[in-house]
Amino acid sequence: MRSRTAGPEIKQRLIEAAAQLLADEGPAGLSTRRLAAEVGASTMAVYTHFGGLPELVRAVVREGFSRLADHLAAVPETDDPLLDLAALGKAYRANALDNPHLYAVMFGSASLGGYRLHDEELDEGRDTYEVLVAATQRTIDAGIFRPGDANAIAAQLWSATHGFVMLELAGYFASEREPDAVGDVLDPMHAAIVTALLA
Amino acid sequence: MRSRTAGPEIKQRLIEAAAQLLADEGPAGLSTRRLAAEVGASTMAVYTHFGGLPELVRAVVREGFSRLADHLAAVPETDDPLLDLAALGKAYRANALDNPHLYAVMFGSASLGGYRLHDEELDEGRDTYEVLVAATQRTIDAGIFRPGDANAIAAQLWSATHGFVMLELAGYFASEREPDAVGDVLDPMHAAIVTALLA
DNA sequence: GAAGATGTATAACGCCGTTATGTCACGATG
DNA sequence: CATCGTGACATAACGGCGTTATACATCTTC
Repeated sequence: MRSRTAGPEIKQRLIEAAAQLLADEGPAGLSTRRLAAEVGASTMAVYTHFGGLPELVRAVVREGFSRLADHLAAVPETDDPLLDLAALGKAYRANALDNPHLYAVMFGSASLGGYRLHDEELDEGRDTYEVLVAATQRTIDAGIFRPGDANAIAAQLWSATHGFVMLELAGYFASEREPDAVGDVLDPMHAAIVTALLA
Repeated sequence: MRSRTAGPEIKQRLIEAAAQLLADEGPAGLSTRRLAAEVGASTMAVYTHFGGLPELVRAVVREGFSRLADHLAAVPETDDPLLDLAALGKAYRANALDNPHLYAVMFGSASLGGYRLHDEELDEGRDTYEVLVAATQRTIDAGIFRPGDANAIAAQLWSATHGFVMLELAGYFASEREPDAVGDVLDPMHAAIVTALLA
Protein backbone atom coordinates (compact mmCIF):
# COMPACT_ATOMS: atom_id res chain seq x y z
CA MET A 1 0.00 0.00 0.00
CA ARG A 2 1.90 2.93 -1.31
CA SER A 3 -0.17 4.90 -3.74
CA ARG A 4 -3.17 2.86 -2.63
CA THR A 5 -3.45 4.76 0.60
CA ALA A 6 -3.65 7.94 -1.42
CA GLY A 7 -6.99 6.69 -2.70
CA PRO A 8 -9.21 7.88 0.11
CA GLU A 9 -7.32 11.12 0.54
CA ILE A 10 -7.16 12.20 -3.08
CA LYS A 11 -10.90 12.69 -3.16
CA GLN A 12 -10.74 15.17 -0.31
CA ARG A 13 -7.66 16.78 -1.79
CA LEU A 14 -9.55 17.35 -5.02
CA ILE A 15 -12.40 19.02 -3.15
CA GLU A 16 -10.02 21.24 -1.25
CA ALA A 17 -8.04 22.13 -4.35
CA ALA A 18 -11.28 22.98 -6.13
CA ALA A 19 -12.43 25.19 -3.27
CA GLN A 20 -9.05 26.90 -3.21
CA LEU A 21 -9.03 27.38 -6.97
CA LEU A 22 -12.53 28.75 -6.79
CA ALA A 23 -11.57 31.17 -4.07
CA ASP A 24 -8.34 32.28 -5.75
CA GLU A 25 -9.31 32.59 -9.39
CA GLY A 26 -13.07 32.37 -9.46
CA PRO A 27 -15.24 29.97 -11.39
CA ALA A 28 -13.25 30.43 -14.60
CA GLY A 29 -10.12 28.97 -12.97
CA LEU A 30 -11.73 25.67 -12.17
CA SER A 31 -10.97 22.96 -14.71
CA THR A 32 -10.23 19.26 -14.59
CA ARG A 33 -6.77 19.76 -16.07
CA ARG A 34 -5.95 22.49 -13.59
CA LEU A 35 -7.18 20.37 -10.72
CA ALA A 36 -5.25 17.35 -11.92
CA ALA A 37 -2.05 19.38 -12.05
CA GLU A 38 -2.77 20.78 -8.62
CA VAL A 39 -3.07 17.42 -6.91
CA GLY A 40 -0.46 15.71 -9.08
CA ALA A 41 -2.74 13.34 -10.93
CA SER A 42 -4.43 13.04 -14.29
CA THR A 43 -7.84 14.38 -15.17
CA MET A 44 -9.16 10.84 -14.77
CA ALA A 45 -9.09 11.30 -11.02
CA VAL A 46 -12.06 13.62 -11.29
CA TYR A 47 -14.02 10.96 -13.16
CA THR A 48 -13.08 7.92 -11.11
CA HIS A 49 -13.86 9.66 -7.84
CA PHE A 50 -16.76 11.90 -8.77
CA GLY A 51 -18.04 10.92 -12.19
CA GLY A 52 -17.47 14.36 -13.68
CA LEU A 53 -16.85 17.99 -12.93
CA PRO A 54 -20.45 18.85 -11.98
CA GLU A 55 -20.41 16.17 -9.30
CA LEU A 56 -17.14 17.49 -7.95
CA VAL A 57 -18.61 20.98 -7.83
CA ARG A 58 -21.57 19.55 -5.99
CA ALA A 59 -19.20 18.14 -3.41
CA VAL A 60 -17.58 21.56 -3.08
CA VAL A 61 -20.99 23.13 -2.58
CA ARG A 62 -21.81 20.65 0.15
CA GLU A 63 -18.49 21.51 1.73
CA GLY A 64 -19.50 25.15 1.50
CA PHE A 65 -22.81 24.55 3.22
CA SER A 66 -21.02 22.56 5.87
CA ARG A 67 -18.62 25.43 6.40
CA LEU A 68 -21.52 27.85 6.62
CA ALA A 69 -23.26 25.60 9.13
CA ASP A 70 -20.09 25.58 11.23
CA HIS A 71 -19.92 29.36 11.15
CA LEU A 72 -23.53 29.65 12.26
CA ALA A 73 -23.20 26.95 14.89
CA ALA A 74 -20.21 28.81 16.32
CA VAL A 75 -22.43 31.75 17.21
CA PRO A 76 -22.85 31.53 20.99
CA GLU A 77 -26.30 31.06 22.37
CA THR A 78 -26.94 33.82 24.91
CA ASP A 79 -29.96 34.52 27.08
CA ASP A 80 -31.13 37.12 24.57
CA PRO A 81 -32.46 35.32 21.49
CA LEU A 82 -32.91 38.62 19.66
CA LEU A 83 -29.22 39.36 19.92
CA ASP A 84 -28.54 35.80 18.81
CA LEU A 85 -30.60 36.35 15.67
CA ALA A 86 -28.65 39.50 14.90
CA ALA A 87 -25.39 37.64 15.49
CA LEU A 88 -26.48 34.89 13.13
CA GLY A 89 -27.10 37.48 10.45
CA LYS A 90 -23.65 38.94 10.97
CA ALA A 91 -22.07 35.49 10.80
CA TYR A 92 -23.98 34.74 7.62
CA ARG A 93 -22.72 37.91 6.00
CA ALA A 94 -19.16 37.38 7.21
CA ASN A 95 -19.07 33.88 5.76
CA ALA A 96 -20.36 35.09 2.40
CA LEU A 97 -17.83 37.91 2.27
CA ASP A 98 -15.05 35.47 3.10
CA ASN A 99 -16.01 33.02 0.36
CA PRO A 100 -17.70 35.11 -2.34
CA HIS A 101 -17.19 32.72 -5.25
CA LEU A 102 -18.23 29.66 -3.29
CA TYR A 103 -21.23 31.56 -2.02
CA ALA A 104 -22.22 32.45 -5.58
CA VAL A 105 -22.02 28.83 -6.67
CA MET A 106 -23.91 27.61 -3.61
CA PHE A 107 -26.89 29.79 -4.31
CA GLY A 108 -27.02 29.19 -8.01
CA SER A 109 -26.11 32.57 -9.36
CA ALA A 110 -23.10 31.02 -11.04
CA SER A 111 -23.49 28.26 -13.58
CA LEU A 112 -20.24 26.51 -13.01
CA GLY A 113 -19.46 23.65 -15.38
CA GLY A 114 -23.09 22.96 -16.15
CA TYR A 115 -23.72 22.67 -12.47
CA ARG A 116 -27.29 23.11 -11.30
CA LEU A 117 -28.68 22.90 -7.80
CA HIS A 118 -30.05 19.49 -6.87
CA ASP A 119 -32.54 18.52 -4.24
CA GLU A 120 -29.68 17.14 -2.22
CA GLU A 121 -27.96 20.52 -2.03
CA LEU A 122 -31.24 22.29 -1.43
CA ASP A 123 -31.84 20.02 1.55
CA GLU A 124 -28.32 20.73 2.73
CA GLY A 125 -29.04 24.45 2.46
CA ARG A 126 -32.31 24.02 4.30
CA ASP A 127 -30.61 22.01 7.00
CA THR A 128 -28.11 24.79 7.45
CA TYR A 129 -30.85 27.31 7.87
CA GLU A 130 -32.47 25.15 10.52
CA VAL A 131 -30.06 26.90 12.89
CA LEU A 132 -31.89 30.09 12.08
CA VAL A 133 -35.25 28.43 12.56
CA ALA A 134 -34.15 27.11 15.94
CA ALA A 135 -33.05 30.55 17.12
CA THR A 136 -36.37 31.95 15.93
CA GLN A 137 -38.25 29.26 17.81
CA ARG A 138 -36.29 30.10 20.93
CA THR A 139 -37.32 33.72 20.56
CA ILE A 140 -40.96 32.67 20.31
CA ASP A 141 -40.65 30.32 23.26
CA ALA A 142 -39.13 33.10 25.34
CA GLY A 143 -42.26 35.16 24.75
CA ILE A 144 -40.35 37.82 22.83
CA PHE A 145 -41.87 37.02 19.44
CA ARG A 146 -45.58 36.42 19.41
CA PRO A 147 -46.53 32.86 18.50
CA GLY A 148 -46.15 32.08 14.82
CA ASP A 149 -44.52 29.87 12.22
CA ALA A 150 -40.83 29.92 13.07
CA ASN A 151 -40.11 28.56 9.62
CA ALA A 152 -41.78 31.44 7.84
CA ILE A 153 -40.19 33.98 10.14
CA ALA A 154 -36.75 32.54 9.60
CA ALA A 155 -37.36 32.62 5.86
CA GLN A 156 -38.07 36.33 6.10
CA LEU A 157 -34.85 37.01 7.96
CA TRP A 158 -32.93 34.77 5.60
CA SER A 159 -34.37 36.43 2.48
CA ALA A 160 -33.59 39.92 3.70
CA THR A 161 -30.05 39.14 4.79
CA HIS A 162 -29.35 37.07 1.72
CA GLY A 163 -30.58 39.77 -0.61
CA PHE A 164 -28.48 42.42 1.06
CA VAL A 165 -25.36 40.27 0.91
CA MET A 166 -25.91 39.39 -2.76
CA LEU A 167 -26.27 43.03 -3.75
CA GLU A 168 -23.30 43.90 -1.62
CA LEU A 169 -21.19 41.24 -3.32
CA ALA A 170 -22.35 42.40 -6.72
CA GLY A 171 -21.03 45.85 -5.84
CA TYR A 172 -24.26 47.79 -5.62
CA PHE A 173 -23.46 49.22 -2.22
CA ALA A 174 -19.90 50.15 -3.04
CA SER A 175 -20.86 53.57 -4.31
CA GLU A 176 -19.91 56.74 -2.50
CA ARG A 177 -23.64 57.33 -2.21
CA GLU A 178 -23.80 54.45 0.25
CA PRO A 179 -21.06 55.10 2.77
CA ASP A 180 -22.54 52.79 5.41
CA ALA A 181 -24.62 50.08 3.83
CA VAL A 182 -24.72 47.95 6.95
CA GLY A 183 -25.81 50.75 9.26
CA ASP A 184 -28.22 52.35 6.80
CA VAL A 185 -29.67 49.27 5.15
CA LEU A 186 -28.96 45.92 6.76
CA ASP A 187 -29.42 46.80 10.42
CA PRO A 188 -32.63 48.85 10.02
CA MET A 189 -34.09 46.20 7.74
CA HIS A 190 -33.34 43.50 10.26
CA ALA A 191 -34.72 45.63 13.07
CA ALA A 192 -37.92 46.30 11.14
CA ILE A 193 -38.61 42.62 10.53
CA VAL A 194 -37.84 41.77 14.13
CA THR A 195 -39.95 44.61 15.52
CA ALA A 196 -42.99 43.53 13.52
CA LEU A 197 -42.82 40.15 15.21
CA LEU A 198 -42.57 41.28 18.83
CA ALA A 199 -45.23 40.00 21.21
CA MET B 1 -25.93 48.12 -50.31
CA ARG B 2 -27.29 44.65 -50.01
CA SER B 3 -25.77 42.80 -47.13
CA ARG B 4 -24.35 46.10 -45.93
CA THR B 5 -27.69 47.21 -44.59
CA ALA B 6 -27.64 44.11 -42.43
CA GLY B 7 -24.68 45.66 -40.62
CA PRO B 8 -26.54 47.89 -38.20
CA GLU B 9 -29.25 45.34 -37.61
CA ILE B 10 -27.05 42.30 -37.05
CA LYS B 11 -25.77 43.76 -33.80
CA GLN B 12 -29.27 43.94 -32.38
CA ARG B 13 -30.09 40.54 -33.83
CA LEU B 14 -27.10 39.08 -32.01
CA ILE B 15 -28.26 40.58 -28.72
CA GLU B 16 -31.76 39.25 -29.21
CA ALA B 17 -30.52 35.81 -30.23
CA ALA B 18 -28.28 35.74 -27.18
CA ALA B 19 -31.14 36.72 -24.88
CA GLN B 20 -33.34 34.07 -26.46
CA LEU B 21 -30.64 31.43 -26.22
CA LEU B 22 -30.06 32.37 -22.61
CA ALA B 23 -33.75 32.11 -21.83
CA ASP B 24 -34.22 28.84 -23.69
CA GLU B 25 -31.14 26.85 -22.78
CA GLY B 26 -29.50 28.73 -19.96
CA PRO B 27 -25.96 30.06 -19.77
CA ALA B 28 -24.47 26.82 -21.09
CA GLY B 29 -26.27 27.23 -24.40
CA LEU B 30 -24.66 30.56 -25.18
CA SER B 31 -21.67 30.28 -27.49
CA THR B 32 -20.25 32.27 -30.35
CA ARG B 33 -20.68 29.38 -32.76
CA ARG B 34 -24.27 28.83 -31.71
CA LEU B 35 -25.01 32.52 -32.03
CA ALA B 36 -23.37 32.69 -35.43
CA ALA B 37 -25.50 29.82 -36.68
CA GLU B 38 -28.59 31.45 -35.21
CA VAL B 39 -28.18 34.72 -37.07
CA GLY B 40 -26.66 33.15 -40.17
CA ALA B 41 -23.18 34.58 -39.88
CA SER B 42 -19.75 33.50 -38.77
CA THR B 43 -18.38 33.76 -35.26
CA MET B 44 -16.46 36.82 -36.39
CA ALA B 45 -19.64 38.86 -36.18
CA VAL B 46 -19.39 38.70 -32.39
CA TYR B 47 -15.89 40.12 -32.52
CA THR B 48 -16.36 42.85 -35.11
CA HIS B 49 -19.50 44.17 -33.42
CA PHE B 50 -18.73 43.60 -29.76
CA GLY B 51 -15.08 42.69 -29.37
CA GLY B 52 -15.78 39.36 -27.72
CA LEU B 53 -18.36 37.27 -25.95
CA PRO B 54 -18.12 39.08 -22.59
CA GLU B 55 -18.94 42.39 -24.25
CA LEU B 56 -21.92 40.83 -25.98
CA VAL B 57 -23.12 39.44 -22.66
CA ARG B 58 -22.72 42.91 -21.19
CA ALA B 59 -24.99 44.24 -23.91
CA VAL B 60 -27.52 41.54 -23.07
CA VAL B 61 -27.34 42.52 -19.41
CA ARG B 62 -27.98 46.15 -20.27
CA GLU B 63 -30.94 45.01 -22.34
CA GLY B 64 -32.12 43.08 -19.30
CA PHE B 65 -31.88 46.12 -17.06
CA SER B 66 -33.71 48.14 -19.67
CA ARG B 67 -36.46 45.53 -19.78
CA LEU B 68 -36.65 45.57 -15.99
CA ALA B 69 -36.87 49.35 -15.99
CA ASP B 70 -39.74 49.16 -18.47
CA HIS B 71 -41.56 46.68 -16.28
CA LEU B 72 -41.17 48.90 -13.25
CA ALA B 73 -42.08 52.07 -15.14
CA ALA B 74 -45.25 50.35 -16.33
CA VAL B 75 -46.49 50.13 -12.75
CA PRO B 76 -49.19 52.80 -12.50
CA GLU B 77 -48.70 55.61 -10.07
CA THR B 78 -51.75 55.80 -7.82
CA ASP B 79 -52.63 58.16 -4.99
CA ASP B 80 -51.45 55.55 -2.49
CA PRO B 81 -47.64 55.41 -2.60
CA LEU B 82 -47.63 52.46 -0.23
CA LEU B 83 -49.63 50.38 -2.67
CA ASP B 84 -47.31 51.56 -5.41
CA LEU B 85 -44.32 50.27 -3.49
CA ALA B 86 -46.00 46.90 -3.09
CA ALA B 87 -46.85 46.85 -6.78
CA LEU B 88 -43.22 47.62 -7.67
CA GLY B 89 -42.16 44.64 -5.61
CA LYS B 90 -44.61 42.40 -7.41
CA ALA B 91 -43.43 43.69 -10.79
CA TYR B 92 -39.83 43.10 -9.79
CA ARG B 93 -40.57 39.52 -8.83
CA ALA B 94 -42.65 38.88 -11.95
CA ASN B 95 -39.85 40.13 -14.18
CA ALA B 96 -37.31 37.91 -12.46
CA LEU B 97 -39.55 34.85 -12.72
CA ASP B 98 -40.12 35.56 -16.40
CA ASN B 99 -36.40 35.83 -17.19
CA PRO B 100 -34.65 33.68 -14.60
CA HIS B 101 -31.41 33.10 -16.50
CA LEU B 102 -31.04 36.69 -17.54
CA TYR B 103 -31.80 37.75 -13.99
CA ALA B 104 -29.09 35.43 -12.67
CA VAL B 105 -26.53 36.90 -15.04
CA MET B 106 -27.58 40.45 -14.22
CA PHE B 107 -27.18 40.06 -10.49
CA GLY B 108 -24.97 37.05 -10.08
CA SER B 109 -21.28 37.09 -10.00
CA ALA B 110 -22.06 34.53 -12.65
CA SER B 111 -19.18 33.35 -14.75
CA LEU B 112 -20.86 33.51 -18.09
CA GLY B 113 -18.11 33.66 -20.69
CA GLY B 114 -15.76 35.30 -18.26
CA TYR B 115 -18.30 38.04 -17.77
CA ARG B 116 -17.98 40.19 -14.66
CA LEU B 117 -20.08 43.14 -13.60
CA HIS B 118 -18.68 46.51 -14.64
CA ASP B 119 -19.33 49.94 -13.26
CA GLU B 120 -21.35 50.66 -16.34
CA GLU B 121 -23.81 47.86 -15.61
CA LEU B 122 -23.86 48.72 -11.92
CA ASP B 123 -24.86 52.25 -12.82
CA GLU B 124 -27.51 50.85 -15.14
CA GLY B 125 -28.81 48.73 -12.26
CA ARG B 126 -28.75 51.70 -9.93
CA ASP B 127 -30.59 53.81 -12.49
CA THR B 128 -33.25 51.15 -12.73
CA TYR B 129 -33.70 51.16 -9.02
CA GLU B 130 -34.14 54.93 -9.03
CA VAL B 131 -37.77 54.14 -9.82
CA LEU B 132 -37.97 52.54 -6.41
CA VAL B 133 -36.22 55.49 -4.78
CA ALA B 134 -38.68 57.88 -6.43
CA ALA B 135 -41.67 55.94 -5.15
CA THR B 136 -40.12 55.92 -1.69
CA GLN B 137 -39.58 59.67 -1.86
CA ARG B 138 -43.20 60.15 -2.83
CA THR B 139 -44.24 58.16 0.23
CA ILE B 140 -42.12 60.40 2.40
CA ASP B 141 -43.42 63.54 0.73
CA ALA B 142 -46.98 62.35 1.29
CA GLY B 143 -46.27 62.23 5.00
CA ILE B 144 -46.82 58.48 5.15
CA PHE B 145 -43.18 57.60 5.81
CA ARG B 146 -41.42 59.73 8.35
CA PRO B 147 -38.61 61.83 6.88
CA GLY B 148 -35.50 59.84 6.05
CA ASP B 149 -33.04 58.84 3.36
CA ALA B 150 -35.17 57.53 0.52
CA ASN B 151 -32.08 55.90 -0.95
CA ALA B 152 -31.40 53.83 2.14
CA ILE B 153 -35.07 52.90 2.52
CA ALA B 154 -35.30 51.82 -1.10
CA ALA B 155 -32.17 49.74 -0.62
CA GLN B 156 -33.87 47.92 2.26
CA LEU B 157 -36.91 47.12 0.18
CA TRP B 158 -34.75 46.11 -2.75
CA SER B 159 -32.54 43.85 -0.64
CA ALA B 160 -35.48 42.06 0.93
CA THR B 161 -37.34 41.51 -2.31
CA HIS B 162 -34.20 40.57 -4.20
CA GLY B 163 -33.20 38.04 -1.57
CA PHE B 164 -36.60 36.43 -1.56
CA VAL B 165 -36.68 36.16 -5.34
CA MET B 166 -33.16 34.71 -5.49
CA LEU B 167 -34.00 32.01 -2.96
CA GLU B 168 -37.26 31.35 -4.73
CA LEU B 169 -35.47 30.95 -8.06
CA ALA B 170 -32.90 28.67 -6.45
CA GLY B 171 -35.75 26.46 -5.35
CA TYR B 172 -35.59 26.94 -1.60
CA PHE B 173 -39.27 27.77 -1.30
CA ALA B 174 -40.47 24.95 -3.50
CA SER B 175 -40.72 22.53 -0.62
CA GLU B 176 -44.04 21.24 0.62
CA ARG B 177 -43.11 22.87 3.90
CA GLU B 178 -43.58 26.24 2.27
CA PRO B 179 -46.94 26.06 0.53
CA ASP B 180 -47.32 29.83 0.29
CA ALA B 181 -43.98 31.54 0.20
CA VAL B 182 -45.35 34.84 -1.00
CA GLY B 183 -48.09 35.05 1.63
CA ASP B 184 -45.97 33.72 4.47
CA VAL B 185 -42.64 35.29 3.68
CA LEU B 186 -42.57 38.02 1.06
CA ASP B 187 -45.69 39.96 2.01
CA PRO B 188 -45.11 39.99 5.80
CA MET B 189 -41.47 40.92 5.28
CA HIS B 190 -42.44 43.79 3.04
CA ALA B 191 -45.12 44.88 5.48
CA ALA B 192 -42.68 44.80 8.38
CA ILE B 193 -40.17 47.03 6.63
CA VAL B 194 -42.86 49.43 5.55
CA THR B 195 -44.49 49.53 8.98
CA ALA B 196 -41.24 50.42 10.67
CA LEU B 197 -41.00 53.49 8.47
CA LEU B 198 -44.47 54.93 9.01
CA ALA B 199 -44.68 58.46 10.32
C1' DG C 1 -10.42 54.29 -61.27
C1' DA C 2 -7.18 53.84 -57.15
C1' DA C 3 -6.64 53.51 -52.11
C1' DG C 4 -8.01 52.79 -47.79
C1' DA C 5 -11.26 51.22 -44.50
C1' DT C 6 -14.64 47.92 -42.93
C1' DG C 7 -17.28 43.68 -42.47
C1' DT C 8 -16.89 38.89 -43.38
C1' DA C 9 -15.61 33.82 -43.91
C1' DT C 10 -12.19 30.36 -43.35
C1' DA C 11 -8.92 28.07 -40.86
C1' DA C 12 -6.06 27.50 -37.18
C1' DC C 13 -4.38 27.64 -32.00
C1' DG C 14 -4.86 26.37 -27.46
C1' DC C 15 -7.90 25.47 -24.21
C1' DC C 16 -11.89 22.78 -22.24
C1' DG C 17 -14.94 18.35 -20.51
C1' DT C 18 -15.24 13.89 -21.53
C1' DT C 19 -14.32 9.14 -23.07
C1' DA C 20 -11.83 4.96 -24.85
C1' DT C 21 -8.02 2.25 -24.13
C1' DG C 22 -4.35 -0.08 -22.05
C1' DT C 23 -1.70 -0.88 -17.75
C1' DC C 24 -0.60 -1.93 -13.27
C1' DA C 25 -1.20 -2.72 -8.26
C1' DC C 26 -3.98 -4.83 -5.23
C1' DG C 27 -7.62 -8.27 -2.64
C1' DA C 28 -9.92 -12.34 -3.09
C1' DT C 29 -10.16 -17.07 -4.42
C1' DG C 30 -8.46 -21.75 -5.44
C1' DC D 1 1.59 -19.77 -3.89
C1' DA D 2 -0.73 -18.89 -8.32
C1' DT D 3 -4.54 -16.96 -10.53
C1' DC D 4 -8.07 -13.88 -11.50
C1' DG D 5 -10.84 -9.91 -11.23
C1' DT D 6 -11.35 -5.34 -9.89
C1' DG D 7 -10.52 -0.64 -9.69
C1' DA D 8 -7.60 3.39 -9.91
C1' DC D 9 -4.47 5.22 -13.05
C1' DA D 10 -2.08 7.67 -17.26
C1' DT D 11 -2.25 8.45 -22.05
C1' DA D 12 -4.34 9.85 -26.02
C1' DA D 13 -8.02 11.13 -28.61
C1' DC D 14 -12.75 13.53 -29.88
C1' DG D 15 -15.64 17.28 -30.29
C1' DG D 16 -16.58 21.84 -28.78
C1' DC D 17 -15.27 26.16 -27.03
C1' DG D 18 -13.31 31.43 -27.29
C1' DT D 19 -10.27 33.71 -29.83
C1' DT D 20 -7.04 35.22 -33.47
C1' DA D 21 -4.63 35.48 -38.04
C1' DT D 22 -5.36 35.82 -42.64
C1' DA D 23 -7.36 36.65 -46.98
C1' DC D 24 -11.25 38.28 -49.57
C1' DA D 25 -15.14 41.11 -50.82
C1' DT D 26 -17.35 45.32 -50.42
C1' DC D 27 -18.14 50.22 -49.52
C1' DT D 28 -16.21 54.95 -49.03
C1' DT D 29 -13.39 58.62 -50.40
C1' DC D 30 -10.63 61.08 -53.29
